[in-house]
Amino acid sequence: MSERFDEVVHAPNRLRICALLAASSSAEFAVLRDILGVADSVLSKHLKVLQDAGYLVISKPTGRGRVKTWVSLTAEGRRAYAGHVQALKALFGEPAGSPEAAREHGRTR
Amino acid sequence: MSERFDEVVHAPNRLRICALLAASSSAEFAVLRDILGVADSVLSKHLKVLQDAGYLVISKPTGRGRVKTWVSLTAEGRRAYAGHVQALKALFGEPAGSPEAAREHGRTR
DNA sequence: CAATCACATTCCAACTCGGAAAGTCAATCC
DNA sequence: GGATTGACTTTCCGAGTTGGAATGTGATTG
Repeated sequence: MSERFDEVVHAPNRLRICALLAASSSAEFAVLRDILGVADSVLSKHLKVLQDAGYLVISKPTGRGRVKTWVSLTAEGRRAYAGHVQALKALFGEPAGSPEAAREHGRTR
Repeated sequence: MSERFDEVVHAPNRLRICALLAASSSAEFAVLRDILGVADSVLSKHLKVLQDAGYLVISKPTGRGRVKTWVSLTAEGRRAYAGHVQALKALFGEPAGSPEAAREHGRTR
């Protein structure tokens, strides 16, 4: 089970992007930009990083009207994100499986 | 309830440091350095950042023998860490309260 | 065909990270 | 008691990252 801490995913804005995409399958560029509250260039660059890592695909459906950009995670991107989340939960002291055992131990072994 | 995403805490190595300290109340410099696998200078600088933020205290018990450095989170540090963890869980889609609902939805609604 | 829209790139300034080297300072050693 | 050592702390650097603004690009619209 991939439980890898992924620096590419960890960066604040990229973590938010991944979280959003993991929950909605795909989103529009402008929407993402507004939610994150960053400039076009900033979102564009983060998307490129994720894309270069093979974590997301960018599509520009060339239908009627202006070309809007849509992005969504690839299977690999979902795995990387899920793995990162697992790694973080493991860090937080959550056994990933049971909702139990997350209580304050207070004492170290 | 503070559910703040904290950049100071978010940095990979600092997040690890906080997680360790949150679970063990206090740790020795050398131990932390070995667990993180970084150079003395690197740990020293991260601790300083956390200290400057008021998140941890550094004590050098001047008893018998060499002076060893011990660090531990302050109440504020614990709050910041806990708050950050909550912010992340909220991002991941966990209601923060119930241990439920943390199951893979797989499908988006 | 000149605007405009929706991004993508480039250009920058400001950080941040990490390791190596040098600096501190108290505790030992000779 | 001055040299040495241990345990960090600072400083010095080189390499990257981040974000916004300016600029570029290609398709569309007036």
